[in-house]
Amino acid sequence: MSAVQPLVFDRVETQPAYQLVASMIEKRIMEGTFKPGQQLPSELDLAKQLGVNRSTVREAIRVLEQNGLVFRKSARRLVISVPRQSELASRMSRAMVLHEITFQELWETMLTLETRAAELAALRATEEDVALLDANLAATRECLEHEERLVKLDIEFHLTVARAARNRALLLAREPIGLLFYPAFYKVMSRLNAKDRLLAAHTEIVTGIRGRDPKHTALWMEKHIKDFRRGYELANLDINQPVDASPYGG
Amino acid sequence: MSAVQPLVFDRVETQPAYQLVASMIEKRIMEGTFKPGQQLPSELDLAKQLGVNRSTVREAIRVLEQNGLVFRKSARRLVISVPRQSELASRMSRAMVLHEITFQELWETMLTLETRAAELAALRATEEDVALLDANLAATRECLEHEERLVKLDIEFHLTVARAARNRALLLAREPIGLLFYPAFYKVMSRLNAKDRLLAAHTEIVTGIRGRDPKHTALWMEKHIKDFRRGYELANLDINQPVDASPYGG
DNA sequence: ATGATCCGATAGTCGGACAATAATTGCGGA
DNA sequence: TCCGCAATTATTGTCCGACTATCGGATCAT
Repeated sequence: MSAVQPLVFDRVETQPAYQLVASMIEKRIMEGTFKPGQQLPSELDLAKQLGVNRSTVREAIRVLEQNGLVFRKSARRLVISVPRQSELASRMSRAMVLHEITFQELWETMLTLETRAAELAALRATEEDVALLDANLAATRECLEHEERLVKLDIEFHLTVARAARNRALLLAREPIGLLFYPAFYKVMSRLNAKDRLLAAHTEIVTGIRGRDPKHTALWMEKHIKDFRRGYELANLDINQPVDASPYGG
Repeated sequence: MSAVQPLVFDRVETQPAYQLVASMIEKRIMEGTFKPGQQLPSELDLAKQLGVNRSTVREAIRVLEQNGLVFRKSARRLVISVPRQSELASRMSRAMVLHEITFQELWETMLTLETRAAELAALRATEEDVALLDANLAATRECLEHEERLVKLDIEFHLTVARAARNRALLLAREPIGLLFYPAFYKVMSRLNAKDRLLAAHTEIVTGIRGRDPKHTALWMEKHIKDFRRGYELANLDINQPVDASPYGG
């Protein structure tokens, strides 16, 4: 039996249609044919154009959605979008948790990135950046006794410094680590009194940035982050334990 | 009409079922109920258990798949998995391209991360790491005239150093930047002769690592990366231009 | 003009169906 | 008994058709 079909050399391309559809649309986006802000054709349109079933298109759209290439505006309108850094960051964070990355690893990386960010911020911060930092400092002074707000302000402070560095790659690399860092930070703040040291360090950092002194700024950021590590240990937390998944608990 | 249903305050929670299904499964994975390596129940099973249609389950699976929480082994077996760093990295790279991140930004970040990685590698490299680096050096010496292989070996070299740093957060942060960096690197290598300088720097780095000299190692890595930037400019490439999407072109 | 109402388009979901093929089972032969 | 191949089963990929809820826009009444 086995009908000897003389047609040789066929399929090597075994890829589900929904993946093909997803990559075709992705290609259009990367090429710029579909531009951010523009809205995606309807599922039925896409299905007809691509010659597949609507279900297939829907699966493809799920893929794009998760990739952040399309974005749902009002649940009924899917628009093309540039991947949102925050989504990527949280995914990255989750990966780190699942890989059971330790606080030590996280801390080392954070030290590296934050120090550089501070240095660059000193070189590039605009007056607006400095104003934001001043405002943050002022608010921090007000909230020294309000733990939760303090943590929030600290997060904001570091983000502001990082933004002032005018380096989006750095910002992007920093974010997932920050997401995991802050729960730890909260623990430290609640267990020991490091508030004055925090304020002092922040103040010096702003001074450095205002004075366009990268050395000073970097140095104080380094001190600040190292201080935090010491705090972590003093709070009887083990730096060699994996960071926990708190961002996902609630 | 408008039946006056006395039941007040209902749905604010409008989330498609496929998203709910996806998060339920995700939850099981993050909790550890579903463990990496274990295989996902069949679509039909899931549909029955969750009381939804198979199509809905399928869409949810696409979501998980893109999140890297399940992984397809042989196209017929979906197994739970820890998100693969490489997938995340390429997604991150794509985001950077779409955000039109410049070479300058990329370079600064790479300088930061690679320098720290080198420093840590000097502290932590095992004999095995050093052996790998030696092998790479030897291969590099052999391939000095073979551009493509040289680039490949350089990529390998830096990856090996980064791995020797024993910091997965750093590794994770480094990867997406590396992905975008290498095309640029290739351009530089093909336009000017920096091969000897490359070999010299690599050699010094390995020497530093072998000698457990973080200062030396970091210094040479810094030189090496700065050298590259100079090369980039010498090759008449504009550091303020966005990096291109070469990984996606072919 | 303003608000209420109607209507079409579209997303979300469902049930069922079928082909292709990977995975497993069972059989026969060594 | 064990191995290799064939038959069977399970599962994925894809399709069709259908229904509902609702969003957006147009129409209508005030």
